[in-house]
Amino acid sequence: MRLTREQVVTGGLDLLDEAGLDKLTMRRLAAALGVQNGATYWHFSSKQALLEAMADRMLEGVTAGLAPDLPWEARVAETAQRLRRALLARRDGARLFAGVFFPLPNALSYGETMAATLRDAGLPLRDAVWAVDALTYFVVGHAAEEQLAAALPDGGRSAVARLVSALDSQRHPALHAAAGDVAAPHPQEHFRFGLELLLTGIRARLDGPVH
Amino acid sequence: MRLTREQVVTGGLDLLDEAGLDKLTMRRLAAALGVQNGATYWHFSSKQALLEAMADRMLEGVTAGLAPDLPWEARVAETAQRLRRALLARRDGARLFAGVFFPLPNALSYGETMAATLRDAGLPLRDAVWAVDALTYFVVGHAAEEQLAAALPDGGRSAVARLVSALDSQRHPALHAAAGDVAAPHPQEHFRFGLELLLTGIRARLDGPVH
DNA sequence: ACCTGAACACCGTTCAAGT
DNA sequence: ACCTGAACACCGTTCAAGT
Repeated sequence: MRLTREQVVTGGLDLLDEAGLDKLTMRRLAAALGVQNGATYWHFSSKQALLEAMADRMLEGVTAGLAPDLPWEARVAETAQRLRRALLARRDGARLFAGVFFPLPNALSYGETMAATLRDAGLPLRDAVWAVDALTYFVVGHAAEEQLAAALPDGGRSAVARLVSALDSQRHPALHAAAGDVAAPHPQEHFRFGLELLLTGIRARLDGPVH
Repeated sequence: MRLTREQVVTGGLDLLDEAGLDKLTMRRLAAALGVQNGATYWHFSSKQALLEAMADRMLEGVTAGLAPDLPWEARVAETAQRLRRALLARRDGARLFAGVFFPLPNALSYGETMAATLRDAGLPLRDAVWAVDALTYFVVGHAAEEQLAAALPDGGRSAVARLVSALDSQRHPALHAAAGDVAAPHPQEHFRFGLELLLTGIRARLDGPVH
């Protein structure tokens, strides 16, 4: 059977999991698909175009079947969690997503869900989309750091040790004292904390008048 | 005169401004420095090591001379603005910074300033460092997107047009209606909005008891 | 329409040998 | 101590030619 666009995307994501983003090359991908170097270029005009398709595929279903009657906080939190899970589901998923520009179908559907939820909650439209941006930077940045740590030798344990030992208590008293939390072996709790910060900020805008 | 480590870093940052991160290669850098390919490898063990040194150099002075008697909101906002300006000061600065892991002197000094300010404001230490993480993801993510848009042909105008036209009002009513704000031709205002969201979230933790 | 074969113009990194 | 020269093992992309 001949190669399809979808098969190239699937092969790309499989190779991503196996090799990581840095070793995801068009040549390795061609080899994994059992075709010659140039073959993928008939389906995608460039590596960047393929990466974009891969990023969008990762987000497939992030907004599917979201309970419609939840309070806005729960809807936003759930959607953010889904984006997070989608990014974490594949090796270097967050870095892949961050390297891609927005207007992809599933990314738009994610943004639409978030923005509509906040608009319906009572936020001015401009504030709603801007809040979505802030939420998205947080989710992606957080996931990227989590995956970066996980990709290090030892799952980051030795790098964390280096970090802690670099924190001398003279120059960095606060960070030094917080070393156990800087290391963040609680990614999910760490994530909830930041998400809650943003949700609280949004809630304040809905309650009080804009100052 | 022989090459110094500092000269290699400076040359790297100059080349970054001229060529952008994707075209910043060790070979181009060597050429720009008037030296042979392998020469930079005597000063830096790898490209990654050089990129880290460049990232830290970018942050030089982010915490210098910060007024000590400001209220915590102003200190945090000022420090975030300084990180933002440092990243925006060089082409692809945010992307460069994002690709690097934390424990660099100036980055640590930034984190220490932020964390100490929030701790002194009354936040538990763990919350303080986690809030710094959230703030940093936001600043870096925001700056990265701003620079990505700026790097596109037309300064992003044509890409924004593509985005807007991809937003059909059936599938994406909220985003469609907000098209003028999605485009975000107001980066500084957009930045202040997200920063304020986080500061408000932090303020709520200081005022009310933790829920 | 879809792919092969082969090339073009690059990369990061290493390392003996020079000074 | 610091750099050159030259190589090794790769890249993304293009494109005539094949089927």
